[in-house]
Amino acid sequence: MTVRTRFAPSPTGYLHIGGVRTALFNWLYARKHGGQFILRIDDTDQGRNQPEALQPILDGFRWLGLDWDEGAEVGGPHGPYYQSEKLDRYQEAVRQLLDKGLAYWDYARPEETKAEMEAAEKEKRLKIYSRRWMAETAADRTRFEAEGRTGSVKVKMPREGVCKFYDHVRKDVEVQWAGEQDIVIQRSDGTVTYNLANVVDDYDMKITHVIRAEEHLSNTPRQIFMLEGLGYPRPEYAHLPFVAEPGSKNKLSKRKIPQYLKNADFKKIYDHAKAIADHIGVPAAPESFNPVLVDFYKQVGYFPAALLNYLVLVGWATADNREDFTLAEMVREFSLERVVQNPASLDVKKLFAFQARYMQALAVAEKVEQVLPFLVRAGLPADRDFVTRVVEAAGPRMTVAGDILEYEYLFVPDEQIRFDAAVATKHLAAAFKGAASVPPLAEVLPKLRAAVAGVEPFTHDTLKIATEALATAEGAKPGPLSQVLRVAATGREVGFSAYDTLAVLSRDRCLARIDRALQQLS
RNA sequence: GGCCCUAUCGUCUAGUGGCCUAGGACGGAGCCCUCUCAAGGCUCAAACCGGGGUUCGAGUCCCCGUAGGGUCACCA
Repeated sequence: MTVRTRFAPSPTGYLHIGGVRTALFNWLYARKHGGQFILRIDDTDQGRNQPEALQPILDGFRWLGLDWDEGAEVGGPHGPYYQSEKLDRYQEAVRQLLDKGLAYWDYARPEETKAEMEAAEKEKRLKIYSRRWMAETAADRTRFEAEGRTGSVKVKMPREGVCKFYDHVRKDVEVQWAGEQDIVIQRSDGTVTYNLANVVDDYDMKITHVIRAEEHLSNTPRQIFMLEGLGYPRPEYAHLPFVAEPGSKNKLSKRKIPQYLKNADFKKIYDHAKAIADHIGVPAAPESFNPVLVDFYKQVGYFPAALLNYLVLVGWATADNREDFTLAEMVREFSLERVVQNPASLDVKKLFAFQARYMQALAVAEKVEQVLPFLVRAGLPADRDFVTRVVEAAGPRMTVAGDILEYEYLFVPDEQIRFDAAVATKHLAAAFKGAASVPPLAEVLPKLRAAVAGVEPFTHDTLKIATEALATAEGAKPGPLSQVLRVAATGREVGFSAYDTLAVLSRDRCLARIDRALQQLS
């Protein structure tokens, strides 16, 4: 029997990073066993779902390279893959359950159910429905309806015995049937609820392995009850520990996003990305642009491989505790048996470290390809040769592709560079530290210009030699002196080597920029 | 509150009774390198939740606490 796994997102508009972790494990398991991965859309709750809310989720999966064999947009032999299109099918299943006496029409009003539950709560009893408004016969139904009540269908859970099942992560699980509530499977408006639809879909789509987050562990007995009632085979289960909030064990939630931003590490990663987003005009509202959402990483130039590599280690590890995996290696190594049992909190700094490794592993030409679109989006000239020189000089300084925008000052027209004489003077003072006196900037900068102007070729090494020669002649330190050059040519005091900076800029642009600084001094 | 789950450095984890003086990674600290910023090299700090058992021996098995979490919807 071929392995078939699935991931079933609700179209909420955002692809949640915890969901991706779950999807990844499903995908990995299917790929490892030569099976199929299905992407089904859980849109039973019509009110909450909007069609355009699906696209970002699909885009996210495509970006990550988690392809699906059947499901949304690609179709397949076991469709439809949208729950909203299967109402008749679900209602048929509800009828079957009703016919077998495993479900019943219930006429409790919401406030009556609520009152029962509250009473149970107060008396510290099990919260189990009394079945007081259960209609056992057609006559009961007519009578309740005459009272103006509308019926829903509830599943009639056993009130004794135990439900046993094996879980690849939890191992043997046993729960008392008596603790299981009669849940609604068909609402009074005729639509069905998640648990029913889920069971029917898993059967229709021939899902063999249900791999999902641990919060669904408690749904499992009632689903088993339904599927057995319907005569479906039982799939295998694996309940993954959930992905927790940064620095806590609470389940990660999109709603608490503003709160997560108070976490220092989270904030740091957010701020770094936001600077890039601002450059390229991506709206950076915390509700839509946030480290718990996949799109956040996509927007600023993280790599899918890095994200996936980080994610596979959230709740899973090999015996040798190895960390670097390509997707193919993950497929080879993955096993449900090595999924850990305890929740893991999201560590975005560690993710960042993975991204740094992946970026550093790229050849210059590959980095250039990654980086080009960001320059274009920022409205900067994206000349491949020039970008190559910048990327080469930047060395290991870039982590995400959007980091190229750190070097915006190399791409903008010379007139846009704002020279800061005070900062230049600071470095000048450092250059002459220990000397009898510090000559004025207006005197040193022309000398620096002259030293650098005729250098041939105009490269890191020759520029360095020229600067050092001048430093020796003037009794100054060459290092800080090069900083003066940097400030004059870029308006900034940080970046890769000052000599490389000048060389990348080329002679003409350097001299033009220094001349502008000189003008400002006089 | 009932039911269920979990418990090793700040974080992710390795560990399946002796190889543990508890290992790795991220993060942190220090030093080196150095024109700034990174990167790199070296070094350091940092954990078995508590209590009882079982055993010659327990991070590892059992029990009880404690803590955290999940779930108890006409959400998914």
